[in-house]
Amino acid sequence: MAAKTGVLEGATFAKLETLEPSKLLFIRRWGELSGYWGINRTMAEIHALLFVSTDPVCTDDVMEKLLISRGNASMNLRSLVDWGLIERIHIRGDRKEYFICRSDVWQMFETILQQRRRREVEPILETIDRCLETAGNEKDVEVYRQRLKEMREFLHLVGSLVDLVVKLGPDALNGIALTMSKMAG
Amino acid sequence: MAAKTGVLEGATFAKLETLEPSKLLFIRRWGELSGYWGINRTMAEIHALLFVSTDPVCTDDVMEKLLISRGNASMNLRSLVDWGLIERIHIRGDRKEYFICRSDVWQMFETILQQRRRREVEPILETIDRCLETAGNEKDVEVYRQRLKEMREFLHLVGSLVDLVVKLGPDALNGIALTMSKMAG
DNA sequence: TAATTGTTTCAGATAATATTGAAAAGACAG
DNA sequence: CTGTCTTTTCAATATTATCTGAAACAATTA
Repeated sequence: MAAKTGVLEGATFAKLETLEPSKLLFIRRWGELSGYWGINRTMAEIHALLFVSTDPVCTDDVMEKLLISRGNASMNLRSLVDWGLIERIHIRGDRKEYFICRSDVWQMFETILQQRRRREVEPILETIDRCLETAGNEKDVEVYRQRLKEMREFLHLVGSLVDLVVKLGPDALNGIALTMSKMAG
Repeated sequence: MAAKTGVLEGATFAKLETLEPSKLLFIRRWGELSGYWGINRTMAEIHALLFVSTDPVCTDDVMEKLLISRGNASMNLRSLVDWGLIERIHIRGDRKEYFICRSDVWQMFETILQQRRRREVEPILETIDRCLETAGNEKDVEVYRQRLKEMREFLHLVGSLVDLVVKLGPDALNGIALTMSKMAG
């Protein structure tokens, strides 16, 4: 049989299985928040789908449950793999590829922190250094230079904090958070 | 004279003043990173413009230096005020409104943390609670329930950490980061 | 009050992004 | 190698987000 195609291939199997309302709700909300994470809605929804799925999920599942095309599913699954948020697995006796979500929430968080540092903090630090080289030394850019320096220092601190948080891990952090909140009364 | 209008009103004064290359570079980069912060490029560029400007900036300045329309400038300035990242000021003897950027980088960071918590963490926590109420109790959703709970716990931890970081402030955190990096040797 | 200057709004235009689907490429079994 | 199944790619298209500009509105001055 040739690959099913057209009209979302959906008419064929939209009826087969359907998402529980509770899971659907979670997926939709996760998608709505995607804007704040610099990823697109579909990518977030796929991620959420894997997160709420007990079993590994294949491309057809994604297409069916989220009602998206094969190409769309394929491309977004790949992005998620690139981000390190999901991984490909193979099930013996089945030729299809399946995907699972790294289920450890803390690990997910670590991945995101690292990615964001690489994609945001590093580039802006480079830019700041270059701006400082380029900027003149006249009196009237003194404020500007000063602010750039503060920003640089701050971003370094952020980097250190990320390291620290990752190093301590959730248990230690929970302990600290608890202690502090007690002290605060 | 009636308000200048049309063709970006720019032909009239694009020549008057121009941005130093160094500042322009910073602004552009800040804009490129906007995607990761859930705000649009122009909003980020305006913010960067205020950040690198020694003096207060008016709407006309923004239009001229970033080559955008009056409506665009007005709406994005308002959004920045809503976010709490910039503020309106008035200069005596001048009828125009001016804007300045909260220049303390740490305070900027605090504002963003709080906003993000309000816009992202709170809604997803609400949703998770609702999902847990809605979800069945059958065996096959046990994994799902478990994951939701872990996610909830994790988000609470994030909330506590935000509080902690804000409470400690940059100096204390710098100290801690330094100590830890020494220990790690 | 009317004239002047500055600000906001929003329908329509434009630009940027995401999505589809069919063809091409890849993977495997026999 | 050939046939079957699966995944990837990408030009065309659809959708969404953003921007413009002129009109409406607001504030100030004379």
